[in-house]
Amino acid sequence: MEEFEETYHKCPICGGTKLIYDPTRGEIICAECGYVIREREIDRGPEWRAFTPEEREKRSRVGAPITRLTPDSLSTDIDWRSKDAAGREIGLKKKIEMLRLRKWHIRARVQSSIERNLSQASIELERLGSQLGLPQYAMDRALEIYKKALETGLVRGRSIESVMAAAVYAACREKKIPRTLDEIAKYTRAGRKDVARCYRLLVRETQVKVPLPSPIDFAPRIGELLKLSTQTIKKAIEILKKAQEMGLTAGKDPAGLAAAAIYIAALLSGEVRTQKEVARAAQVTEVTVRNRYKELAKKLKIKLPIR
DNA sequence: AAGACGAAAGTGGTTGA
DNA sequence: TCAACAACTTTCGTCTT
Repeated sequence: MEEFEETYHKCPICGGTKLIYDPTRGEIICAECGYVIREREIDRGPEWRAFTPEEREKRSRVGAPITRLTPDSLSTDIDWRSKDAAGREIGLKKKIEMLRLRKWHIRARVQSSIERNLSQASIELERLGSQLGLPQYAMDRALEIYKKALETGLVRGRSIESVMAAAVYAACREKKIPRTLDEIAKYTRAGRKDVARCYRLLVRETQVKVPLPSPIDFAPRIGELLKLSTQTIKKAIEILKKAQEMGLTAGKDPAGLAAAAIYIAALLSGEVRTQKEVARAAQVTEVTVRNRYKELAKKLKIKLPIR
């Protein structure tokens, strides 16, 4: 486990020691050469500990209440004093959260079951978030969403796991953190189908507003996976913007569109990547990249360099 | 040998009766 | 709940580099 932490103190490409953590993408990037040292890929195992010290600290501030260490004592310790166990003042945000929780408790008189549920859910969230390399604020939001779901009675009859996965997905969408449903479902015992259903329910039944996924959000991630220059990525985004204006993006898989734009931009700037490479980075097939890029090139009248 | 291309059949999800 | 439908995937043969 620990060896990963050692590995990532230095950039394996240029040897630079200044590593930057980008919380929106959950990536560690070398400040000197831009190499993505650690990114979220689909086949990541449990070696999620390899984060920067800042991140570790941030993570640890999740704090005692929702840590796996104290699942059972959560119920009695978490609430309604504005101080934590050590007597320190806790954050305003958390305070508000707790007040809400408490209000609900009193009304519903089912304290223990709610709390048991939440504690279980928190453990699940911690696990999921870690494996997906999510930043803390996304996990906070996921928990809020989950609580909302709980208040609405959504969880009843469904597994905590699948609802939490749905909440995490919703939080990611809301915060524009590009994680696909597949990625999230991969780390959940509940099937993808279940998670998708819960997610839809969640959006309908609670007032969680989720912006539509835009291919533009996917482009930087794909570009970085392929180690493309920022100019190329910008070019891809330009293409996508134009495509959106012309209404070419409706109903299409945003990842596929982003992949196509990246592919075109790469060709145009001479940083050629094969369709296969692009497809793998975007988690779509070659065929989709092909179809999309043909379509984009034609409709936007982009002249491609002849090889 | 590897990449690009496109056709055809299969798959999962959405929509509307 | 079921069938139709569009988008995406899988697979495969062919052409190009």
